[in-house]
Amino acid sequence: MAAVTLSGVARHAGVSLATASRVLNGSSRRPAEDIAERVRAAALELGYVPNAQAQALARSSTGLVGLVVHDISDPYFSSIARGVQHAARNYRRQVLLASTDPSESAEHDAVSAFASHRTDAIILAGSRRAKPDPDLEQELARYQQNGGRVVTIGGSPGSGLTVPVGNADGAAALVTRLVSLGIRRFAILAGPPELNTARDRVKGFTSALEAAGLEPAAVVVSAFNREGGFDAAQRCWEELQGEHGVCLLAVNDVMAIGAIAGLRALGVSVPADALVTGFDDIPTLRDYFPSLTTVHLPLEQLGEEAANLALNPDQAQPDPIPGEVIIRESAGA
Amino acid sequence: MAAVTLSGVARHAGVSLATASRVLNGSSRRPAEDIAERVRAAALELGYVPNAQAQALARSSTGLVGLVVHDISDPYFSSIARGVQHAARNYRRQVLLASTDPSESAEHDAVSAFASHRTDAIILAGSRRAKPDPDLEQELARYQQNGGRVVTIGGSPGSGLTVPVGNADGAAALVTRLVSLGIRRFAILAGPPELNTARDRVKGFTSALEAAGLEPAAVVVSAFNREGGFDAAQRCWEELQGEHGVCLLAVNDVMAIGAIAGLRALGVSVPADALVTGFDDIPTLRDYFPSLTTVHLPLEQLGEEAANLALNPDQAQPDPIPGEVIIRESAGA
DNA sequence: TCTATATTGGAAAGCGCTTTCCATACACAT
DNA sequence: ATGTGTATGGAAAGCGCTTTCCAATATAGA
Repeated sequence: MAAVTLSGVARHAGVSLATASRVLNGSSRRPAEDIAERVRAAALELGYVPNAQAQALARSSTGLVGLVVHDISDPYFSSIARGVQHAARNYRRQVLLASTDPSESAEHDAVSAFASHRTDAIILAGSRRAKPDPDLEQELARYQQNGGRVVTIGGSPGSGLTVPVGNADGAAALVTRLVSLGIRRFAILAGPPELNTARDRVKGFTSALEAAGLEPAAVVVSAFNREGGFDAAQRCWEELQGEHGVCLLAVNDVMAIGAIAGLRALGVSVPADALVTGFDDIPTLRDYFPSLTTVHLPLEQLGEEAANLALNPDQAQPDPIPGEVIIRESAGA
Repeated sequence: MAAVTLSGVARHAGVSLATASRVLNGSSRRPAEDIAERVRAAALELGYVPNAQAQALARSSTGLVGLVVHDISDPYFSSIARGVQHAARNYRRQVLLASTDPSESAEHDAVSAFASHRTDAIILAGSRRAKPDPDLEQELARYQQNGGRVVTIGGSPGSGLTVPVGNADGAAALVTRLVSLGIRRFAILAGPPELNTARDRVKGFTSALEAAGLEPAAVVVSAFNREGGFDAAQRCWEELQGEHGVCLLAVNDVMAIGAIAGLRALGVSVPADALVTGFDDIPTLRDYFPSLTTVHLPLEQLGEEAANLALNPDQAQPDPIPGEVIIRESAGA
């Protein structure tokens, strides 16, 4: 990657390195216009491209923001990523992406790679776990100590910088609404309990059920993806011995889709034989049939808020982003 | 971002900078084990994190690979991104992501930002246009001249490094198969003609139709997304004055979904009144109803191949990745 | 024992920038 | 003519690392 350097440009323009730097890469001092013009012409002619690494080293700021997601191909995360990307552009920052899916240690690896690359901030999307990996925590603590900003999406408002998401409230609101529509029997398709997002939503479900004087007919734990929903729904159906009209509360849309598919594979149709709800209101699934009853979350906005929080020190921590209950055909409509 | 530096570690361990570097960050020379141990202990104790920027500057290689997509929230691109991410991890590379959606110049901006960050390679996913932006071309040319590798996904096998995708062949195979199933009337929901991917697929459709002695009943141009499909289907339906049993060939799955929604909004049901096909076989849409007749593309694999091509100089350019026709309910099943 | 040859740690020169500090030049007031 | 204050370009130090080159020591050969 040998390329035209600033000193090459300076020489070509017959000025010093310092002057060239001041002209091309912004500074409080602005050289005289005729000189500046000469430098710009030289840069253009030689095809100068500033070396961001060298700038980062000299300025000790990289203009990079790291984004950690579980699975970038999951529409939940990719929507968030879009928001982050969008906001980052406004700050003229580049996004370093890590999709940590398979391995347990990948999250830690990603954070330490980001620390190594001296990203100005790190955004953790929904990856915060209930029992935190101590290595990860230490890595993050050190990162913050060195001036890096860490923002989580969906953390509790107390724990450092976070874009709080009304997971519990949204889940509760959904149940309350369904109850008001006359539904009485519920089962919960819970994600892995160590995932905060999943846990908060389950908490919302159960507390609202309790408030309505109800108890979940079943709580099935499973993976946080389509296959998890598929399995969970089938196991749940078995556990309920084919009881009709039960509403399966999945902790996200992708699981809900899986659940509907799992039921269909058993010859159970939604919403005729069973009801299913999701959470997130993934755009790609808007046209799904039967249309999904869910809790709408402005995912892209979550990403944007996270990026704002990460990149703008003056940004106040936002109020919890509320979810909006959306009743569609898969339950209650 | 003041942090522990290598020279701090060296001092703490009582060795020179050179030795510390050799121990911690790999080199052809391996210092004696007792010394190495001392250095490692010092690094651990102080919490040393190597500065990737400084390393990049000294080594003139950043360990970064840039990925340019149109819209990271589009499942087509996010699946590819997942593949790229996955492969990059094997090479211990980090992925710099740019989602260029709205503005025209964003693609150019992204490439020049990547050039500035001295990414070792740039992967352009489906962004190659028929009438190339001369600025972009120049930027890419310069980048390559400086030793950067550029890989496109779905380019023609001639044009530089590319992971060729059998867009035309897949499209043709789909039509041929549908014809063999007895379908005779087709309309094409084409994407924007300047997009190579869209154009190649349309070409495949028309050539197969021609080979079967047929002509498209309509060709409707529109955006490459859900809304584009929605509009296109409605306009198409109008143009065909409600003719029944026509098969609408959308150039991708997301448009197909939009098309089905558009038709449904007109009270037209698929596959009873009209047929619709997609392209890509997006995983998130596998459970869609009616299930989508489409051409399966191993999207994640495309991303992986692209990353291999970008990061491994010995990697031979792969053969075109073929699409596999999948007949489901939305047409022909 | 003495020279020829590896082996090993360290000093120092960059990598491409930013930024502080200095020297010069110029404007103006005295 | 002298002094003061203010622009402005350039020299050079330094950001944190890698790597070449050197010197010193250890090993082998005769």
